[in-house]
Amino acid sequence: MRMHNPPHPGEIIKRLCLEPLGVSVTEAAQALGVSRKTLSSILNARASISPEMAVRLSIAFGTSAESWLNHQTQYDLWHAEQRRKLLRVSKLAG
Amino acid sequence: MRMHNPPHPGEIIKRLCLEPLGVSVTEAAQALGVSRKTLSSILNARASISPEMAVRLSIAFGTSAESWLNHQTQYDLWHAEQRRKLLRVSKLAG
DNA sequence: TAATTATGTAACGCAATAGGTTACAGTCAG
DNA sequence: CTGACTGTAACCTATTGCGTTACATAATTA
Repeated sequence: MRMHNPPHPGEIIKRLCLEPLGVSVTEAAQALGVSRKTLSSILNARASISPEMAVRLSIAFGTSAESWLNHQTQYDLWHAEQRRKLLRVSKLAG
Repeated sequence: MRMHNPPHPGEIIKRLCLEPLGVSVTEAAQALGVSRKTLSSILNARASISPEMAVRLSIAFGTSAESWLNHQTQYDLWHAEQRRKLLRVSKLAG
């Protein structure tokens, strides 16, 4: 299990994409082709990176869509692992 | 962009987990703590691996939850990439 | 043969979520 | 002050993960 709470992908977008380029949330939302609300929700950790959004980010920022989805996976997984003990699952192998 | 259509994670569960162990869908669903329908939907590519399900699989089969989510990511991403051209997105960098 | 078991799936319901629009309040630069 | 940018609330829709119940079919077993 991962030790540290991974950052929400929205923080990464802010730090690595918007701030270095000096792009506003409004501008970025327009470029990405989504509503300002949609991007804002992601930036403020209220929504996730969907596969489609990952592709949008890859086009707008020249990054790999896979890396964005992986960030989201790490984030989701960490939170799911926190509830591991609550799941009543019996071992079949391993 | 990935060249070949990645298999749905359900196929991987079937081939790598259920069949080698000779476990039935009903038995596996009970062990995983989900309904038979839920597991069947995944096995027949009608539903995805949720983060919680990935943790369940990791407990039942002694695998890593991350690998299951990654399989799902690859599958989702490939389908999202197929629609890349339909997205109206403008470049901001890269 | 008759009964049981396993499987897929349809029809429901529920809760969550990704997306949209509109509208409002607050901040900040000119 | 004015205008731009931002967060967010309210409301809508479509989708999805999961549950239960029920049914038809196939396969196994008594």
